[in-house]
Amino acid sequence: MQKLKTGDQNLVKQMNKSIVFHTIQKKGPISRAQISKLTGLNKATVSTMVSEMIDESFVYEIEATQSSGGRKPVMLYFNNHAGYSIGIDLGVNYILGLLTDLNGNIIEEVSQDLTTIQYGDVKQQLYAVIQTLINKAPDSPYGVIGIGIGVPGNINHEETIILAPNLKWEHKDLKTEVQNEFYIPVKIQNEANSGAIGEHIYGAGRNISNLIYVSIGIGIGTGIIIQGNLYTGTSGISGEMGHFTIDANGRKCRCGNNGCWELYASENALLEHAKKQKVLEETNAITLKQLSTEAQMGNKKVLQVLHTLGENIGIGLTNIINTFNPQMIIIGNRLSQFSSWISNPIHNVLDERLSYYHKENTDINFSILGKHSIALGAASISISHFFKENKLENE
Amino acid sequence: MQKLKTGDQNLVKQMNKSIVFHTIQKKGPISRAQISKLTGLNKATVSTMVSEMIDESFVYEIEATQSSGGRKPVMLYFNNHAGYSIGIDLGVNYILGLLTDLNGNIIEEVSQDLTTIQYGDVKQQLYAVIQTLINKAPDSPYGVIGIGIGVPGNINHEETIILAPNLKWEHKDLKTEVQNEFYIPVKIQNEANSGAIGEHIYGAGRNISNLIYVSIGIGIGTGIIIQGNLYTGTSGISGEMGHFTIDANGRKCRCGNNGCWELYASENALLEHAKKQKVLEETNAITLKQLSTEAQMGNKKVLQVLHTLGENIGIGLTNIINTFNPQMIIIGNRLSQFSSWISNPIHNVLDERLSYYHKENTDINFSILGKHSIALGAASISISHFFKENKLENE
DNA sequence: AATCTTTGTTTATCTTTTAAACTAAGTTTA
DNA sequence: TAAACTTAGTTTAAAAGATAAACAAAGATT
Repeated sequence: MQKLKTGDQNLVKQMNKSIVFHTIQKKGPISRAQISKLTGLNKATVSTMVSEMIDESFVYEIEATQSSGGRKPVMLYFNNHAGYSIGIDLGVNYILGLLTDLNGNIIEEVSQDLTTIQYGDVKQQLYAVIQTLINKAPDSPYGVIGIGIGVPGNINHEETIILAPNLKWEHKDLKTEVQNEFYIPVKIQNEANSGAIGEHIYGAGRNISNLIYVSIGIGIGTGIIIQGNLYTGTSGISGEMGHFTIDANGRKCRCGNNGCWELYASENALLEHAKKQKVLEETNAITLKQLSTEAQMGNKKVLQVLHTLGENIGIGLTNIINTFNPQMIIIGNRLSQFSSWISNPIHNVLDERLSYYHKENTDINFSILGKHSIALGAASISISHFFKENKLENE
Repeated sequence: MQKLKTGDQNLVKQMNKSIVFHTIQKKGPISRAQISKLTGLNKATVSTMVSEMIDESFVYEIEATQSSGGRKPVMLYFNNHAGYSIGIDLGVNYILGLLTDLNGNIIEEVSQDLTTIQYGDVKQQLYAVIQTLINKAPDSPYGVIGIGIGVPGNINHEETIILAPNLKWEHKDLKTEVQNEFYIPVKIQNEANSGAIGEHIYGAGRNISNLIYVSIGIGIGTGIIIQGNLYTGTSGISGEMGHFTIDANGRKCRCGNNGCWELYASENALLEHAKKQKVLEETNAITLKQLSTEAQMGNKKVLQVLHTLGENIGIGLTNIINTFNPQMIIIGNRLSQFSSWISNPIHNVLDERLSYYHKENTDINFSILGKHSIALGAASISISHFFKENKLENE
């Protein structure tokens, strides 16, 4: 039996304070009276919580300009400049860093190419990016409240990098190292999971409690949001859906399995297929950029290759929908730029393969945060951690 | 923003009472003092809760026979005979009904063949089974506290049967009908989900918070337990993993998809394959029972067919593990009887296809409740509902 | 000017948890 | 065998927090 958390007055207060806080954050500007009506909490309770949060700089008030037939309400605002968060998208050949306010608005953006994947070198570049962002953070009551990092690899529950195949890293405790460098709380999460959270909090999946984020880049990673929470599995490595078999007799994947989905529906798959089909004159080095340009110009062979890609993506999405019955699927990362050409084949495959109920009830969307989804997700993990520490959010 | 539940004294009390109750249920016989030490709740708090539960007949006390150097403790016992639950496994050609105590111990078992799938007729037989079980229930403070029914079909969140393909039922509100007949709370759940809960509460998956139950019968259904709770998806129809594609170019399934897992790894698949391979003299009507007998006698062809079945099951399990990173997978329903012949091929496939971390950390088990898992799961859903109503369990 | 409305605070009450004191009932020690 | 020690469980007083009701503040309406 797991040790269950007992209840006391403290817990009650934290729950209610968190409710009042989120109401102000999401519905503000709003008056104390409105919060009381909306949440069912007593006016006195709301007043107590609010004055605490004003003392803590999380909330400020501005008198309303007009009344509705009685005393003018005092409007409450979430102070999204009480502190700032840093979100890092650590890619295989780039680092993208964002400084955001507590609402996830981007204040500064720093981007660098990575010329090496050597751990020590990457770490130094990472430190430089973080230091730049810290220097740009405006003065605020809480300063830089955390650093979130999205990494393309498997992260366990202790936030150690177990394996990042494309970076060739194994067992790196980056969290502790960065923390010791800057003395700011660090959160590390898998790239697809970060993207999922980014889209869930700020993007296409706001207010959607069951969603699957499908990151289609060099490979395919997925982030699972269930009942509003990230699901990371027993040891932190769920969501390896890029490696489910869609062709039991297909060719060997580097993961050990055969006929993995990402062999048919990823950036690598697209480029290989394009090369094989000789879609361009010089077949030696095709890039995504070239394919995008050619597609826009109506290159038939390129369109055909993209069509096939879309169909293959659709096959995998069918599996995801049958498994999770999610409210929404969000396709992100680099291949989402081809949305206008792959959307139709995806939907055709789904129409053909899904049962009636699933067809009706699943939204297929493309990322709306684009290249920022991972870094924003990472930043938001840190913000959420900060709020929990300050008892404004529950576990 | 979803309306969040506010906290008050009532909530705190319910949380703590539930903790004390579960401690007695799982660790009993146990004294008040021990509960206090174990849970961290004050002795006075524990005493208050306990005397309430004694008044409510959920707990009784017996003085201990010996002390440990001081006043003798009074030992507290969960009164598993405070009421009884009914669990029904409504199959395609049978009804299995169980009467259990509040600990899931089977008190009575009733089993009937179904000769028709006509809704009205099945309902009458179901009523007869339930009435028999009600009549056999011993006298108790709460009587029969609920009826749980596991059905082979899609159930939505309102517990309406949306579609039960093998029974050819659509949109049946069986819950309300049974409730109006017996005036006892009724809970309806999908067959695989019931099985998952059964194994999670009473079977191979006790104390395992992330597990996938794979019901391999005529088709394949799955039940998903995540963070200790059943996950049923946005509209209640998650877990259709029998219909994920393992061969994109495979043959058409009745669900509309191509190359579904259950076309290769279910009872139907096994029987067809056996027929094709002519494993028996008379090829016309092979049964599971015959295959079992022949396998025991060492029939090479049968063993080969079972070997292939195991491999195909393994392919699907690889997908499940890559997706969920569960702590345990439990294989149940009729095909689990072949465990001794399919276990090795399953493990071989997993060893070959899974990455190192998943191999190390995922337990593959066969159902230990056997033919009772669905009915026991259904009974336990009702028990859990009853406890929630009585504030002994949290939502 | 009097009355009505709406907002927000103050006050007294209620519930529940907790620490500390206390009673109960045993064992160990001198 | 009596005194000291242990352990179990109850009683009591205090503290925290939510709430309803009364109240004060500040506007609109009649």
